[in-house]
Amino acid sequence: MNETSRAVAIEKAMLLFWKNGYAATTMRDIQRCLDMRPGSVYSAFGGKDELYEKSLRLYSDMVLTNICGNFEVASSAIEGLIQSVNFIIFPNNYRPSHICFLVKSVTELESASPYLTGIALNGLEFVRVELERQIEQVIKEDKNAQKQDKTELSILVQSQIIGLKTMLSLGCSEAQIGGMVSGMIRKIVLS
Amino acid sequence: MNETSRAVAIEKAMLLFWKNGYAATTMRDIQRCLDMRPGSVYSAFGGKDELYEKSLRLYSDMVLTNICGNFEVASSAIEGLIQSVNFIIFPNNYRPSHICFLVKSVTELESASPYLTGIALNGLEFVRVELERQIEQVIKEDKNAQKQDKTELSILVQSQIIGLKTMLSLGCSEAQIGGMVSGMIRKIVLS
DNA sequence: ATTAAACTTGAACAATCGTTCAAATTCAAA
DNA sequence: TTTGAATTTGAACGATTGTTCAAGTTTAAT
Repeated sequence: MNETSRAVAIEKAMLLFWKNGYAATTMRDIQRCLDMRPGSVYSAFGGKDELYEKSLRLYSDMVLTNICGNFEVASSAIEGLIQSVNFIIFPNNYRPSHICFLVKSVTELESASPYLTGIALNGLEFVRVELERQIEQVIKEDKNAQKQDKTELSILVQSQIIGLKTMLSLGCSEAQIGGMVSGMIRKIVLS
Repeated sequence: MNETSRAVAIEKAMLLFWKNGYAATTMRDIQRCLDMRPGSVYSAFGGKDELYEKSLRLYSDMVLTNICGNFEVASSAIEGLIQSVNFIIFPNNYRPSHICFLVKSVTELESASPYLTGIALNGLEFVRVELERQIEQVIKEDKNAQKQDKTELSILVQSQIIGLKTMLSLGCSEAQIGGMVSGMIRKIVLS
């Protein structure tokens, strides 16, 4: 197993965990999905927990890379922030659930696995810090910006993102939610 | 098993499902928690799915009863709405997770059990409709109210509630989140 | 062609899963 | 006290869980 097929395999496992959750995904599901025999999976990735951890890290890296990249090329800070939020809510690649894999992991595992929960929390905190950085830029650029604490603003934005993504799973249409994003961000960050 | 001890048993099961999730809660966990033998559980409540369904319905009824009750006794509509939201975010009774049981159920089961997911979605829609009703009252009373569609406003409020509750599980302090509730509601509903 | 290291295979393991049901027990009416 | 129905019990079922490991296969250097 070379390096690229290894990366592909971890991504497949990640999508499976993301779709079904930790407990409902069996090692046999993984084996079938990766077309690998039990022993190979264990020798390549370790057990279920280790593979889940690798899945969490892959997902975290992907999200963070994308929202940092989008912000840099925007015409203004507020537009960059809105673009970042839109990317988080509507990632262009295939996704098995509207709900963020990190949030889903914390939700499922907070009482069962402090270790895996910690890794997911870590990824979410990195995202929040990046949002705070982008909000700071908006405040510097825009005279109309809120005078509220920027950490609080970043929490408000992140929680609204998590909430709206959840609403998509609750049956709201993508069009409806998409139409609300820009206004909602401006309402929170600008006065 | 009389009627009240039956209600107590369902509540115990609900708290266990809420804490551990559907897949990670075994019927043996339930049996130990209720101090009942396997056969008794099955004859009284049916199988795992039926018991989970009863748990969802109990939770839905409890939430809805409380937010309707709180609104009626408030001094104004906006205060009643804020009180309702505060109750959802900080219910006074014991709770095994900050994350709403209905949301947690949808998150875990949306790809595994359309039936149970549907029941959870139903409960959440009832809550949203009640929030919309309360927002409608605010708009009637308050001249400063937003002219935005009240269904959209209710989605925004509900998604913010879900988000803030999730943030509590992500490590934000109750004091910090609690301090943001009133401002956030006014920001959404009032101009 | 030989060899040793590296990888892959899949049958098998003990543990646990949701669920059943005949037997034991409890209960209430006569 | 007797009787028949209702409830409770817990051993047991087949299926499935995460994981292991001896045996088989592939790989690459000599």
